[in-house]
Amino acid sequence: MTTTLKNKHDAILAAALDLFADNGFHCAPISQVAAMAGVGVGSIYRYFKDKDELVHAVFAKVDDSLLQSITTSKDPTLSGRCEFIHLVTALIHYLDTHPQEYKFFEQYYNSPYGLENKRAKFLQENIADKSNPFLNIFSDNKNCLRQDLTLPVYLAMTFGPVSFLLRESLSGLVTLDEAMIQQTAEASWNAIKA
Amino acid sequence: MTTTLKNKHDAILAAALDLFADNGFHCAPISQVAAMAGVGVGSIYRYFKDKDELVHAVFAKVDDSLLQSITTSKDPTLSGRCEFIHLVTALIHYLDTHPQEYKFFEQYYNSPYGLENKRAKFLQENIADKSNPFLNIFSDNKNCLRQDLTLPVYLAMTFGPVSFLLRESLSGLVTLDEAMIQQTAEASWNAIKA
DNA sequence: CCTAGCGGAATGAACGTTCAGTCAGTTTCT
DNA sequence: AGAAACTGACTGAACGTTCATTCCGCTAGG
Repeated sequence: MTTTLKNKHDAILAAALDLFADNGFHCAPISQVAAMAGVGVGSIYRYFKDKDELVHAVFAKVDDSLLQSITTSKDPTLSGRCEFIHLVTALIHYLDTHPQEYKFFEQYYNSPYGLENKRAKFLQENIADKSNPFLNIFSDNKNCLRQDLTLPVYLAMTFGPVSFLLRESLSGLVTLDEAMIQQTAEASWNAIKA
Repeated sequence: MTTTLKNKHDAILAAALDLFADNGFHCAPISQVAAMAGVGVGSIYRYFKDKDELVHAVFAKVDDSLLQSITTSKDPTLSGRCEFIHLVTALIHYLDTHPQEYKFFEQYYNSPYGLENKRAKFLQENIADKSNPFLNIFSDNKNCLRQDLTLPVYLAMTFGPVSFLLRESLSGLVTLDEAMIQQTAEASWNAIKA
């Protein structure tokens, strides 16, 4: 029934997230996803046309929950600097405490799967739509930021260090504590502030 | 002859680099590598025990040429800030003009293949050996740098933005020009300077 | 009893790897 | 010197495995 159907659908997505994140797309056979989801192999093809569609569905779900988690923690009374640091630390916290999601993102964006989405996000970013809170900060605080830098540099100085640190953390090479996260966010701000 | 042998060896490495970079490890079959190298499939197994060994051999070669290209361009008379910016711009230039090498690095480090090497590099970094010129800058300019930041944060603020920008450049979302590269290097320095 | 949802064996394509045969070059024999 | 035997790098068809996808028999709810 609908409830059963929904549950299987979600079970498949959850299992796929775990296995894709841990093993990569090509080392996570559908049979394994089915086994972990407690579902027959054939059932996966009832819910998803093929493996590609499953991958994109997992991305859509994970992307959605990340965006929600980041945007809900926003506080509009803060200064630009505080808002920025708050947002960066929230992002790092979310991804560091959701390693499966982060590992999936890395896999996805570094594969042909993610290219179209990446392009779409970037175009979104250029028109500064409301779905990316960082872009609002950049445009709301133009006077606090170095004017000679272009948007790609803002993005590089913001997301580059985040991505780098999270990778090291996931590899077990670094343990992220409150201080290190705070320092990274501050350093990012120092990199782009006027 | 020896020359023939050397040439086939190199031809296989070159073909493997191209195909691994463009298609990823699992979408670059040995048969295709052999075809592009102008070599029989079986010959690859004369030079490399298996596909894994081939992957690691490609990495060793690429890693070596990157390190050489970066270190030879070093100028010890410069100030810490200039030296840092010089090194960062050299790194970006090399990787942006060697997209196959960069794409291979990304693939390699984001896969089980790269984990051990990554760990090894990181441990090397902690003992500040001479093979990584960035570490020398960090240790030679302690007084110019923010003392509250730890090494992982230095590394994140240095390599994170580089990695981010190169990815955008390779995706065709950004065209890196001299100004943008310079600005990124400067911003990285501003992030970590005292 | 029927039907929609389900499971997992079956299928075929693609892959990494192997191995028996080929052949150019070298050595040995007459 | 010429022929015969040998050597080993080289090849690609063949093998076994793994995977995504299909398909048909089964089950449970109505």
